[in-house]
Amino acid sequence: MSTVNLTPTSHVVLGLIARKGPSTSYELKAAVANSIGNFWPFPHAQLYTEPARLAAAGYLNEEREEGGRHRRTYSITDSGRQALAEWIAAPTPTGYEVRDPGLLKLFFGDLAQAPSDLEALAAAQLEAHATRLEEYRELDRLLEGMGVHDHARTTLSFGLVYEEGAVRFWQQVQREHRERGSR
Amino acid sequence: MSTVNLTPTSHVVLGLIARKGPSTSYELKAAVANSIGNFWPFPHAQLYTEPARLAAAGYLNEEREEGGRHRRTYSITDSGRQALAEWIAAPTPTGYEVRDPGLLKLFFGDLAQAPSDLEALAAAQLEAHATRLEEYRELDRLLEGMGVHDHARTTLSFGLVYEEGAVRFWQQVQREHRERGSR
DNA sequence: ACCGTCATGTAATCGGTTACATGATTCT
DNA sequence: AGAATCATGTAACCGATTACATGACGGT
Repeated sequence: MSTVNLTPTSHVVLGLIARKGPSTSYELKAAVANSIGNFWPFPHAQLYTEPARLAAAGYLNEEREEGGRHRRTYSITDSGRQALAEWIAAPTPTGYEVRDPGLLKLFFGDLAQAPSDLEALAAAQLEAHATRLEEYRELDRLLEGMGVHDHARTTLSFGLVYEEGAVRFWQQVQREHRERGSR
Repeated sequence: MSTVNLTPTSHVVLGLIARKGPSTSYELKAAVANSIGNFWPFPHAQLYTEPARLAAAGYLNEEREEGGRHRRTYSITDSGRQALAEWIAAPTPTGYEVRDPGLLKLFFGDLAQAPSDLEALAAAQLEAHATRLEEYRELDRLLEGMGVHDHARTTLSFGLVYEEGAVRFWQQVQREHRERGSR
């Protein structure tokens, strides 16, 4: 039972298992996919290896299914529950990262050889964000209809804020680009 | 001259050197720090190792200073310039990641044992984002005063959009939390 | 001469990513 | 029975992060 340091991935795994009870990696994967994974992706391989790490460190118990798929089901231990509680109560780092390839490319827009490159970038980004925004809205309406008012939905509403901002931003980029082009 | 695959870090290094001319890692570090590094951090160690990788792949030339600090100055090669141009012209992946520890914790807010944990989270996040917003505004005013209208400033304006959104979001979280608490 | 900071790296580790691969289940 | 998809992993590589460490330079 070695000691490991807890990464965001660890907290996601611990948190989901604490919330939903004993889970398989596949269930974790599904839970992540349509919630936090929307803007903070955790590749499925991580959700298979991470519980193993946490089990080795005593934060989870692993139980192997006998027949069939030989699934591994993980449940949280007292030690795991405590680690989770400590994380939640601890001060949260205020940093954050927005890793957006579109934004990165825009940053180097002055190096583009054809102005059309920028146009294409803005158009594609705008469309993608608009689509995503619509998806989020739909999902939010759905949750509202179901009477859901939990923290997951609150988190989703951040997604809405973000996408609205992104749409406005890329529209603005388009606008300025056109003005500059026609001048 | 092995072949490597180009990561975002690679593009940042290539782009900055293409834009500013021959540079040392320290200069890259400085350039990143007050621009794109604000929301997409590239640790300084990367900016020392990555140019070496790129040089080995033929995208950069490395020149070692004789005396003094024995600095390594990297300049872009034709091959590097071409790789960069291809990247800029290529379609951009539309995905993005927002890795925000505060948001992650909020997502697990239902697991908090004391409601004060959430209050503290919201208060701290709000303050941090408000501060950052003010910094961005100041920087933007400064650039405007200098007559700067480049892509770096456009990118900064995305930061403004983001921080404004974040501030509104965390205010909203606070508000809902208070209403729920007093009910 | 000394001290603090600026500057420049290296080494080691480890998590994350990609790719591969196979086993169950379900549907036709 | 076969195909397609769902489900469950493993392995290898490698970039990213952390920690460590030293060297130059500027000021007192």
